[in-house]
Amino acid sequence: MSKILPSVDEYIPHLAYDSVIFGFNGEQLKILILEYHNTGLFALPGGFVRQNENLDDAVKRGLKERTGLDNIYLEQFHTFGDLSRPDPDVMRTILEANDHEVEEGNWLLDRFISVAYYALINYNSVEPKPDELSDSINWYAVDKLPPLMMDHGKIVEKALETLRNNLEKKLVGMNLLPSKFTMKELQLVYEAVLGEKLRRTTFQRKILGLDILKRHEKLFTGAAHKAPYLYSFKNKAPIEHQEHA
Amino acid sequence: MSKILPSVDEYIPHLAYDSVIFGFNGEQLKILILEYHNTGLFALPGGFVRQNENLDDAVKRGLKERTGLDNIYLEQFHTFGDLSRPDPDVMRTILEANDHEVEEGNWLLDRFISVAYYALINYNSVEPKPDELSDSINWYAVDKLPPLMMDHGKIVEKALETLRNNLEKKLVGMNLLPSKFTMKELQLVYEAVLGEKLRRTTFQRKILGLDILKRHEKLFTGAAHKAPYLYSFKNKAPIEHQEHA
DNA sequence: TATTATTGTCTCATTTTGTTACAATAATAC
DNA sequence: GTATTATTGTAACAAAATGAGACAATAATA
Repeated sequence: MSKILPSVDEYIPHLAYDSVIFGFNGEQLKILILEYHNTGLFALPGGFVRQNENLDDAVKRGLKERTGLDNIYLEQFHTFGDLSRPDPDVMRTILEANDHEVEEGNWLLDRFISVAYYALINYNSVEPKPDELSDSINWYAVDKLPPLMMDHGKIVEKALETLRNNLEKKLVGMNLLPSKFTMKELQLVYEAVLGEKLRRTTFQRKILGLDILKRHEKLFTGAAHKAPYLYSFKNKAPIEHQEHA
Repeated sequence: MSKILPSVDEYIPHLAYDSVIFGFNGEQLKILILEYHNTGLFALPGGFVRQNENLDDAVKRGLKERTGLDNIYLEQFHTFGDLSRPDPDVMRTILEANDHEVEEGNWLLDRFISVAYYALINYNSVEPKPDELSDSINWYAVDKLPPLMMDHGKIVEKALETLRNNLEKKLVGMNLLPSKFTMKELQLVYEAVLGEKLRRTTFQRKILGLDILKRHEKLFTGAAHKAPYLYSFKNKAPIEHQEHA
């Protein structure tokens, strides 16, 4: 065995998490997808929960390892627990492609229940790092994802659905944009999440009416037109988790 | 040992579910709470997941055992995975009060991650049955719950919050009322869930505007006033789970 | 037959949202 | 400089949704 696999003693068996990490590149909504060595398999970044750590903390630990970011907006959205979801053959393929010998009965081949989270991060503040088993980790536009292994496609769907539902009440834009941004950029985030065009004047009036933005200096891009204002959220720093008080 | 405990071989270790079962008695929103023998401990009905059954099916099985109902509206809303949530002392108390000898290391004393669901049922169609470990199972108004053990109070809070958020889009009323009901009853459901009074005329206009109700004969209660119409949801039978196609 | 409580509906005021219009710019072309 | 171009910020009006009150139509009962 060439590399060290996670051991069953350290982790809770049958329990995993998967994360849908959203970023916005100025035009499109994107997701971080990793590809396993020599398998052509694409998957969501995920991991396991240590015996002595909170579920939420396990996910934060995984995100930190992959993105280097510490204070990430994170929201749990669903737990996937169907018998049909895990696929031991897929798992075996991944392990064997990494030169792990896999004995029958290895805990990684068992049934897994997965708790799914989505994260919102600032696209530009991150240089994603692959983990030991995976080749690469890259951004993919949500409408141009490669075929994902197991039920990861469904997980992404549900994440998008939840994100859409939370768009208004959770100030999603705050976490996908840099601290200063134009109204146009904010609108593009909304459009990318909702998957539909919005009317400029109505959007602007509505957002300004919420009284959550602070206006700053103008942004001179060098383009031949009126320079837009920059805004930031009044509500200070991007918030990691708007939790029940 | 006087009774048979669930065995670790049959179930997935460290994984449980809890259910918040809502009912509406015509006035108040209520929840089914069970009380364990000789302990004074109140808890949500919950259970474990068999090695070879879907997570959702485990919950349905538990609900069926407790309510006798088969086709229950069920929605998963959160997974609770903090280290601090399980309390081995509480679990031991419950088991010992039922004359179970509890050896150190029994799986039931381990850490548990719990997937929480809420269910909506027709209050009158049910005669709740206690399980083997519990004394009684009873309806409690959501604003008059006894103190619940462990983190079950938080679970109820989150369930209510989710129910409120889903009220509009999931046709909650459909599952909490009998098949025919008056406009007033429907309004009472909305008020109970939202925790606030609604304006009668506005409510009526809005609901009728949704074009989801079918009007039937009048209901003569014997009261000294105009008899209200009975309505039913056009959308036929109460739906078990409005799932992603 | 008058009284009472409640229901169904209408009307008008208020608020919110949709839509169009237009002035104010920051470049660039001349 | 001055006209041109693309975009932005905001105002103005129309349309739609919601809030609030009024009122006629009952099923009993007194």
